[in-house]
Amino acid sequence: MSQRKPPTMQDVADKVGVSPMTVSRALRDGTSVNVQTREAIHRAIEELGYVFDATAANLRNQRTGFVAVTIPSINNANFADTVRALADGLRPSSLQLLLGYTDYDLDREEALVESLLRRRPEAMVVTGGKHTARCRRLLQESGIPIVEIWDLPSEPLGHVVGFSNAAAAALLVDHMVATGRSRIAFIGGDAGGDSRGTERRQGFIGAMQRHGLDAAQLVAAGPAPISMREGASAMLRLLQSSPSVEAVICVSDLAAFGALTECLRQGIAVPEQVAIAGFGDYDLAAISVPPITTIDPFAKLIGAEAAAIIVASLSAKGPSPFKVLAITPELRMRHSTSPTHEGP
Amino acid sequence: MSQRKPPTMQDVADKVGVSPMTVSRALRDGTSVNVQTREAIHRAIEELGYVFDATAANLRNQRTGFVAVTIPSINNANFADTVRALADGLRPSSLQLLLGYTDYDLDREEALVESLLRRRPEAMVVTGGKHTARCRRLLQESGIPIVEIWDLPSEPLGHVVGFSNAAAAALLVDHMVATGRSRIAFIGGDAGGDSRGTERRQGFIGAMQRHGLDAAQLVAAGPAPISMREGASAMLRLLQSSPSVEAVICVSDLAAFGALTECLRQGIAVPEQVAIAGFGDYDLAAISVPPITTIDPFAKLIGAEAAAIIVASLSAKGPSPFKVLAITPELRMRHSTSPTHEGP
DNA sequence: CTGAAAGCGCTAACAC
DNA sequence: GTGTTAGCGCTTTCAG
Repeated sequence: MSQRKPPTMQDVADKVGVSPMTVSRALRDGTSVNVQTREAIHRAIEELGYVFDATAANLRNQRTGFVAVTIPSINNANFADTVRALADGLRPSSLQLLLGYTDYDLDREEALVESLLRRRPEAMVVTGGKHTARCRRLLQESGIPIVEIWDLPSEPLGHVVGFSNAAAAALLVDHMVATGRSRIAFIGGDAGGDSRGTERRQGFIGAMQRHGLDAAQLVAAGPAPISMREGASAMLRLLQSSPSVEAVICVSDLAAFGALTECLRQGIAVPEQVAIAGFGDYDLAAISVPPITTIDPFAKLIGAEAAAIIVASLSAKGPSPFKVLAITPELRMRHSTSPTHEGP
Repeated sequence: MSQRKPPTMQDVADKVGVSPMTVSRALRDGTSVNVQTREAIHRAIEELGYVFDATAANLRNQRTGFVAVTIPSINNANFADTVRALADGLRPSSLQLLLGYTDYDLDREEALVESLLRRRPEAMVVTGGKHTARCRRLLQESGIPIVEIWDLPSEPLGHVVGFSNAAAAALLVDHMVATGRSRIAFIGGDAGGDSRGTERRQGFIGAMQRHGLDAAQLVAAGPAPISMREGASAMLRLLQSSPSVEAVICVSDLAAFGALTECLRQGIAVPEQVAIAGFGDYDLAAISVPPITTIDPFAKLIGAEAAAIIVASLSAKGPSPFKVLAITPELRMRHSTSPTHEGP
């Protein structure tokens, strides 16, 4: 590990006996440099161990090649899918992700957005459509394309690629009702920073009322995000307080799987005694025994579409009109909510 | 979204009627600026919507505040834990993560490392101790502190925070033998970019031979990483080809859970007929029914220690000696490998 | 407590 | 095909 400062373009130029400008040209394609010179330059670069300094180039070009992204948590398969698709969609345009997580906290989001903006990203992707007032201002005044994802904000800041979490949750209620259940509970996080979870709960309540059912069975399992373990303990409490419950809709597949395991432990048959549904279409939901009914939010598609919007915005001359892309989540029916034939 | 270029320090200075230098001072603490002036500056900043340009400051300071990190996959709870702990440990020193994933591919790692180094990170964390020759050179010549994690490389590039994946896998073999099993299989990925998975398999083979057992039951479930589904189909093949198998050690908890579900589907009792163990101590392993025996690699600790080493290195005057921190993974015994009492 | 000058490493624009 | 000049936005250094 050499402690001396790294070689610059000038060092390379000196070694070859040309000007830094020629080195700069040799490093980019589509520029004309004598073949001999170009080779000599590349040889010098190898020998010196020169590494191009993107920081300096950025300052000069007023382009950083960064796209900043905020997600609530890195440890979430849904957001990981989105981020991955985003990164893959941006790579061909040599845009690099600058990722930060908010821990489901709007104040942390504000601080994070501020620190990310200092890096002069060329575009910004934020998860969710709810922000502090100052965060909204920061984003709006940044002058870069903003994409809000995983939500359908009533007052978008810019582009949107998302869906209505309330409508998606309602799909699950409809499905439970269609399969003959009426005593339906909801397991989710405490009301708080997780606006998607909150919306799903509200969607649950609305759909229950629409069906003329009691929407009071709301089990709060702790601050978002809800772990499998919290899903399990919420299920235990639910079984104790409302033994006659017929169906449970969970804010995520993780919570649903936890609830399922609790039923197994308690000797409750799923789906015969209690039906269970989750949200997110995690791998886990498809493979568990029984497999769990869920909602596919098309996490990868969200990332891919956000990337496409960004690439288009950045290559456009002027400011492009805001694009709102509403994804339609789909119900994945699985055995955990199969209809039971216990009627007369 | 304003398309005009963002205000600079000069703009703020002009508005207040001071020099940019005073604005610069007002933005950092520990510098003396007239209180009135400071307030006026902050007011001007608010009004103009000025955002500090870290890019320019970096160039001048020769400090970017970036720490680059490569992980094989973003969608992996173990690496997510490590990255999170790393980010948390670095934040107090205002170091920001620059994250990239390699997809378990050493060539992609090389390309990624190269592109990350152009951003002039102040330190670099790489997952794994195996790299292409050029990648090794790039890292070594970078002149910044390097930390290799999740592995115990024979020829470290710099600092190390990791463990022997072979030794950890051997713990599982020993445990299976201790609980009375001898026909033991291993489910993992194809040999390839995942050096940790490969090492675990080699650790399995070594330990089996040490116990005088047949180590030939190796099921390759596809390229790394192995999904739950691939774990399940590997288990199915194993049950068909070797119905007398007594125990299965899986390269990860995800594969182990997949294998477990396949046993449930096939009516094979776990642990009575087949014992199953995983690796990684995912939440899933603790909560599944039955809970799955696994190895806790202390993923968060790895991240936290790597962060500590980086912070120490960067605050040290000269180059600090390389630190090799060997983590000792622990066996988490659970019901999936409980001893069965079917002897005479 | 404040300002002027210089320069971090790179490249657009303009020579030649 | 190559070199020169100037400057991106900030901060170190040195004056005052």
